[in-house]
Amino acid sequence: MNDERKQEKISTVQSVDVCIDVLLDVAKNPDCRLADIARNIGETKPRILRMLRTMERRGLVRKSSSGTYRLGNTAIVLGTAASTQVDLVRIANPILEELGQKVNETTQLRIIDNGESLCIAKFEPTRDLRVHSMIGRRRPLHAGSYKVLLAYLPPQVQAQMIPDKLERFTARTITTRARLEAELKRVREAGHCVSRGEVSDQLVSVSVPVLAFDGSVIAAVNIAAPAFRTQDSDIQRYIALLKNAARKISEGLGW
Amino acid sequence: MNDERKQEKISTVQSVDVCIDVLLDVAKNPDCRLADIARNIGETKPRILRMLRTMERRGLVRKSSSGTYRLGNTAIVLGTAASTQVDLVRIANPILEELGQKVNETTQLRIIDNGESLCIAKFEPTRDLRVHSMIGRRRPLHAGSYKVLLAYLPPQVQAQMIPDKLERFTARTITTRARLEAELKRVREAGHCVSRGEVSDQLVSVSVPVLAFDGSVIAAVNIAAPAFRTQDSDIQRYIALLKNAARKISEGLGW
DNA sequence: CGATCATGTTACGGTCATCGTTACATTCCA
DNA sequence: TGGAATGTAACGATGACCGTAACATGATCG
Repeated sequence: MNDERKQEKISTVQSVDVCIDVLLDVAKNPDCRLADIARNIGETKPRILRMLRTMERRGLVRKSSSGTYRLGNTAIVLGTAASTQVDLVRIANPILEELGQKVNETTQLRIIDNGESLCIAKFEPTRDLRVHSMIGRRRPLHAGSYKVLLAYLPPQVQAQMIPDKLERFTARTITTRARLEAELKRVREAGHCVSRGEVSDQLVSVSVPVLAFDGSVIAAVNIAAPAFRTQDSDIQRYIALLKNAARKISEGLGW
Repeated sequence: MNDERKQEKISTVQSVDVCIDVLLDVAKNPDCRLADIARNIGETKPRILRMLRTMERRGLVRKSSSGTYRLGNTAIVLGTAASTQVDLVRIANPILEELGQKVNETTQLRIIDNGESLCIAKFEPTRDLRVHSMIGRRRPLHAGSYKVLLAYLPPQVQAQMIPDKLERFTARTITTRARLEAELKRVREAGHCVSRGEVSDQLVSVSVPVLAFDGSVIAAVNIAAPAFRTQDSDIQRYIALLKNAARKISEGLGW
């Protein structure tokens, strides 16, 4: 039935796989109904019903009286435990906060996940106008300063990570492979990446790589700010602060 | 084989159930090994291996190079999404923080889950000596101020929620049913509960119920502080502030 | 106000995914 | 160096799980 869920050689558990699909779908679409979920992931309703019931019993999801589903308390508990168990996040959090307080702008930690950049930690300052950020939000790798994540990859890996069609977000988005590769080369040499309105017109974002012991990139720290209050001098300052933060994270990880 | 996992009537998915067991076990025991997990939940190693591999592929767990398992990035993403989807937690968080800032002590939100009290939200002040708190931590219902959660239950539900043997933690722990029921009556009449060293000798904890639209108790807010700096006058102040916070949470939930 | 659709749910029998067994390779201690 | 633990692979038997079909309920139409 589900034809495209190829498992190659190593054996896994199909039901668990579908169950994760369900969980992620509920996470993405709060207050979704059984039929929506079944449609979204292409399974039958009885199957999804059984899964939801199993998860509801364990508090992973909650069913409202109107029949819609949300994540439940157990998911909160799991997530909290996870933030203390994932070294990268545990180490980065206080550093992101300190950095964000200092510049009074939003800071993020992003990794490559499934060909996209994924936000796994963040800090937002308490000022009225600030860049909104959300853990779990995904962005393409070719646009914005997160492209530092690409810049240090081995050439062939990098090549296969870049899709043929580069989606355009603004007039400044890089949409050809050639220009992207040239930009990546520049980023690699500079050790940082500045994006001015590549993803969203009024936003500036500055990223710096977090290096593993072997020099490979495991994450990117970045500062995101509204363009109107971000001068070139600010950007220079941000770069220096980001490099410092990235170094601290690397050290915190024991390297 | 697993004889005691009775499903009554409604049908669920056994593999998913075991998978949740695995997840919770990894959450509780970071850096556990395959054999530990299999032993803890009483399943065979190959089965657990298949589950872990499935979850690892999806980022729910991570396997370290030394072969130990931890929760992974996807768990963080799920948990973050859950905190925004569970109304109670979303509403309570800023209120807990405001309250905690004001009294400069630790605040918590607890619910009844599986016959225990479960912390699902918290705030800790930034002072050197403070009560430590952790989301996901469970405590028995009979000791400490969390017993407000019991106080408003229908008598027969309350009765079956109280175990026959009440574990003793300190000299002040209530360990007989009769005394506990008398105390619960008093709590119900007062509308709050103060625990002085019932769970831990040097701690004072004050709890107040969060009421649903129908007057039933859905959670408890509490302030926990070291006994030496908590005078009777502080406690009176805490009670008033907690009642205010509890009311705000109830209202925030739309009641 | 029926008709039509979409929903959630139950029942059930067939089948294939899943499971445990067995076996093996590796690592870790003693 | 051996014995015990580990993680992993292969495989065949079986029963858990799946999909189909059918139904109840409630919307949303005309």
